[in-house]
Order: sequence, then C-alpha cells, then structure tokens
Amino acid sequence: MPANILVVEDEPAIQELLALNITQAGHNAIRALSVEIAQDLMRETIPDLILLDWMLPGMNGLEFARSLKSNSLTKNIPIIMLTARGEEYDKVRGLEVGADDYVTKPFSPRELNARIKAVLRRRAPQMTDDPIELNGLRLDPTTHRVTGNQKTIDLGPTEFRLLHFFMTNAERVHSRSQLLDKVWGDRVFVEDRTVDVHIRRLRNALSISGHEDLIQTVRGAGYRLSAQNSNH
Amino acid sequence: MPANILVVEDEPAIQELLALNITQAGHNAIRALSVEIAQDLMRETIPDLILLDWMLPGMNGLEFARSLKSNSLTKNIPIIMLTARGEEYDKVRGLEVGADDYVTKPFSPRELNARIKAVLRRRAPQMTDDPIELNGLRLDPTTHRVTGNQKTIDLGPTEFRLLHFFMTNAERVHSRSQLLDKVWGDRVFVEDRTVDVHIRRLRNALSISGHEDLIQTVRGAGYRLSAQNSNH
DNA sequence: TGTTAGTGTGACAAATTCATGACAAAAATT
DNA sequence: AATTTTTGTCATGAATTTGTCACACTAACA
Repeated sequence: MPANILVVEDEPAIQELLALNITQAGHNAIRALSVEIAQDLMRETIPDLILLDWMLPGMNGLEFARSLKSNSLTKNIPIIMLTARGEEYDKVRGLEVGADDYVTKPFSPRELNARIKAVLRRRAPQMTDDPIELNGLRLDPTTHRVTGNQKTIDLGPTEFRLLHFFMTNAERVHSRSQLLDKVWGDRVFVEDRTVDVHIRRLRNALSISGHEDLIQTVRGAGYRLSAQNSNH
Repeated sequence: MPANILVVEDEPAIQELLALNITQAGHNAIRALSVEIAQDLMRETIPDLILLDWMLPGMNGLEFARSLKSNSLTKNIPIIMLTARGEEYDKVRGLEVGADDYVTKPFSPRELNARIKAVLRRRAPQMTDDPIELNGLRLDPTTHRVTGNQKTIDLGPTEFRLLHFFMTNAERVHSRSQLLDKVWGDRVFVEDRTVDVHIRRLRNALSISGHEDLIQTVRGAGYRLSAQNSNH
C-alpha cells in the first residue's frame, strides 16, 4: 500500500533525489524545505513517515522530532533521520527523541528504500486504546468518555466514533462521504445530510465543555476538527 | 509475556508433546514426572500455571490439586487438568478442588494452546482474600459481603465475582462478552443478555448501601463501574 | 439586491438497545 | 426428600439512538 512520506530537507538537490526514490518505490512524496513548511503541510495531511534532515535552518531536526513525539496526534509517526557524513550524528540523542532509524548521506537508493520499507512494515495498528488529548479535550476509549474543562460528557455511540475519528484525523477536512465511510462503515446506506445532523449533535455535546467551534464547517468541502480557532 | 508452566505427567511421550507445545507458544515448560518431583520443583519456582494429569502414580492429581489450593502460597495458581478419554473426568470434583479447566487426551495443540492462553489471560487480577475498598464500598472476599454506608449486604456467588471484577477493573467499559469471559469463564455458553440481568441484581444489592449509579450503562458498548458520574 | 446552493436546526417516527419482572431449571442447603 | 437459593432465559415495556425531513438561515455571487 502506498504511504505518504514527508521529506524535510533544505538542500533542493538532495530533496529531489529523495523524492525520486520515494515515488519510484510506489509511495507519495511530500516535500518541505523547512520545519515551518513541514508543519504547515501536516495540517493538511498526516504523513505515514517522515524523512528528517538532521541539520536544518531555523528549528533543527532534533527539536522538530521532539515536538512531534510530544504531540499525541503525531507521536506515532515514524521518523528516519538524515545525516551528512562528517556531521557527527548523536545516535543516542536521536533515539532519545524517538527517531526510528537514520541514514547517512550520501545514501544508496537501495539502502534508503530498505529502511523505509522496514519502518513502514512495523507501523503500529491505528485503533489503540490510548486516550487522545487535543486542545484541552480528552477522549478515552477505555472509559468511553470525553472530558474537558472539568466536565465529563457522555456521547452516543455514533457521536463517540465520530469524535474519535476527528481527533485522530484532526486539522484535516473530511467530506461527508468520507465520514460516512470511516465512521459509519462502508456498507451502510445513509444520506449525506445525516452527517450534518450528527455533527450538530456532537457540537452540542462538546459545547458543554466549552469547545464551541472545535468542529468547523468548510463550505462545499466538509468538516474539520481544528485546535486553532480561525476567528476571522 | 512468557509464563512458567509446570507439566505434571508421568507418561514421557505425552509430557514431551506438552512441553513442545508450550515452548512453541513462547512459554517456558517445567517438567515433572510425579507429584513429588513437582513439589520439589515448586520450592524453586512457583509456576504461573500447572498442567496436571488426572491419573498419576502415588498421590493422584486430585489430591495434589487440593493440597495446592489449601496452601495460601499456591492457591492462586491456575490448574488445567489432563484426562484420558474414557477415564470419566469428574468435572464436579475437579472444579471443587479448584481446577480452572480441563483437556481431554488426545488433545489437539490448538485446543491446548487456546486453553492455556485463556487461563493465563484471566490470571491478571489475582483473586486474593484481601478486602477491596472503593468509593466508600468495601468488598470482603472471605464472606462475599459488601459494606457501605453502615449497611452490609450479602451477595450471591455470581454477583460477588461480577462486583469483584468491576472493582478491580474500575473506570473502564467492559462489553458483555468480555464480562462473560472474565466473570463466567470462557467455558460457559450463556446469552449476552444474561449479563444485563446480573447487572440489575447487583445494582439492586448495591442500592441498599446507597450506591445507586455506581455501575453505569454505556449504550452500545457495555457497562462500567465508575465513581465519577457524568454531569449533564 | 436578489438568487441560489450549501448548511443549521427542531421535530418525529422507526429502530435499536436496555431495564425489569416473572419463571422454571439447576444447585445448594436443610 | 423437601426447601431455599441461585441462575439463565424470555417477554414486555421503557428509554435512547438514529436517519430523515421540512424549513430557517447563511454565504457567495451575479
């Protein structure tokens, strides 16, 4: 299965090389020249793997890795560090922040692909029982409860699944049919507009905890759960 | 996680077979040809599970099981009885002395492993005789009684096991089939809905002590014992 | 300013899920 | 053997959840 691989590398030539390798291996390469660009892109799509240069302008790779691992939304994304020969790569510190592997530049395509394959192979199954925390809201699958602002909210089965999906796929727009697929299952026959109603019910429930516009409407596209409230 | 499994079986060929199965399942097999050897070995290591032949030279399996269950050090070790087809296994007496399950020889590896797995899976909350206290409720395993709010209530066997399980696994949702597995044991064939009835009986008993909403229904998911009541 | 497609909202009936009392079989107790 | 307790199942009614609809509202655009 094809995976989305985010390449964070400031050297265009090397980035080109990496992207070429990735696409030839049947994967999808998303390119970022800096950490900032990478963060922007991740608001759209959460990648399955990140190739991260050790030395970067601005925020360096190590810091970025650490920030990724400390966020429950992104902490399970495997990271492969890229280091130049000569640069002494602090393996201990790399592993410490949760890097899964590293590759030394210049790299052979064969080696790179082998590592990508290996990391993707052991990627964790999604649905875990770990609580998901986001913007002061905490969803706990083991308790089947949502907590926020000292308040515990009981959700109906569908509302719970819907919120669970939104929280594990936050900061992205999901069309109604995508939501039906992912939350209802792809074997049901339900109207698109039914999603609207459930969104409303979920919004109602979440308003108890003060999360008023956590779920936003993207006109003509669908809905999105976003931590940063775009008040324009 | 690997477990130490003591195999008490006088027939070398069968013992070999058992040990092979166990090691292939990732566990550690300790072999004993007789009860006496087993007792010796147990001075070294207390196993996590005992596979015990029903018919043994010298002290037989039943007596051994009984002696194990009467010793506080060993009484919590689960026992799976091995019986030959034809030997009629006295299920009642087996359960009486505390055997957790039994397997008929000749056995299929698949069956044996399934039973081992099942028994090990539910060893987690060690059934001790220590009282459990939670949220002003005190459950005493020796008397099968719960005390709360100056009132003491007698529980039936199943109600007791159910409450015991809930108290040792509080703040979590348990599906009906999980409860059947953990409280009834996976040997039995009972309807999912039966759980509902026992929940009701338990709730009835607990209401005497003023714990009205201690056990909550999570629609579409199961039941949960929780000190915290959701505030709507 | 008016038109229009897209979205919010309240209501409602159908479907689903659960609570409850009753009852007979099974077990335990006498 | 008789009695009491425990247990599993069922039928029924209660409660919640769910999908739809009709209509109100909004944003975008001519």
